[in-house]
Amino acid sequence: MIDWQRQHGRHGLPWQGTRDPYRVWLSEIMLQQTQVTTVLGYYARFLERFPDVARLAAAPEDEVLGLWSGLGYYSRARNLHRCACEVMARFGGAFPRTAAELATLPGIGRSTAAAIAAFCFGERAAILDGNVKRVLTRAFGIDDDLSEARHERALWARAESLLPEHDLARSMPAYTQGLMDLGAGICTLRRPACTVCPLVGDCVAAGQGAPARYPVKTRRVARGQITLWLLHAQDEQGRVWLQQRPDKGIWARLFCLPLHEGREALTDSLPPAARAEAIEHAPFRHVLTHRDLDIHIVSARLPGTALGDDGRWFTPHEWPALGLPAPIRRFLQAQA
DNA sequence: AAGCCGGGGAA
DNA sequence: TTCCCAGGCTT
Repeated sequence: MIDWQRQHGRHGLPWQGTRDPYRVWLSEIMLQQTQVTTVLGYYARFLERFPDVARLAAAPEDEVLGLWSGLGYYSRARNLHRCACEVMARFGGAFPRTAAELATLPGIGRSTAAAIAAFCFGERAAILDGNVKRVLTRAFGIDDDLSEARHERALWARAESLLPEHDLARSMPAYTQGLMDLGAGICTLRRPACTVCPLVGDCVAAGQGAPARYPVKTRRVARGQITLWLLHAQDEQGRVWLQQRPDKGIWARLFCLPLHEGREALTDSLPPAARAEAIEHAPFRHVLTHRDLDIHIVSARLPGTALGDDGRWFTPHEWPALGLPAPIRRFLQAQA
């Protein structure tokens, strides 16, 4: 695995070629449930604005959410900021150097802690992400249902048992990166490239000629659907009213158009004059992993007085910097 | 142990 | 359409 990574693995990604835990940590958080190509642009913008953990900790959370806007799973951004603050307060601005200590920080779980510790400090710690689960279940022909916790635990134990034992400062980064590269580029979900895989001779799944059988996961969550009614209020100066979402639930603490239960609730919130001239846009669907959002937006012209106490009017110059859900940002951009 | 959390790429 | 991606937190 190590030799293969050095010869055939990825080496040019922006978060490689450094052992700066800040840069590695930032990449690991962004890459949670998010593909490399999606992360690249965000990572560059983020690093430019926040070159080190002190600058990130000193920033207001709203600005962090603004730069995260569109990347999804916004609890990552809130935890990222909290984590930066804790690194400053608890560790004097230097990330702790063990996986166990890293895992005490918000947003850093077992796998992410191991990745940072392995890449930056050569610690003998195992990652177990989607890529690694696929590689290991195929290589060893493990067809246990990974939606059962005991099987997941067993896979962790397997991952631990495979770690390099020598020259850890050099071997752990290459080994860990090799697992990721293999899963991302060779041992892919569909149509894995077994002919060029360094493990093919030892791979149970390849021997069976059915690598796509693995991993086995039975638990599936039925996707729900909800309908959202959003008020696109503009004042005479072309400002738009945005308010912050509550602390819990979807889009927590992001800025959003005022949300209503239905068309009636929305129009009832308008003064009669604005109600008559309101424009209802064609609804559009925003698809998340576990939910379809059918989004209805009503535009209305209102006087520039406050619509509530948890938001305010934002100029077209101001709102692009806010943390906004992707479909709301797209809508506002389309209006401009 | 189970549910929840966004968005996008790929097939 | 469907699946899942360098997962973690809350209940």
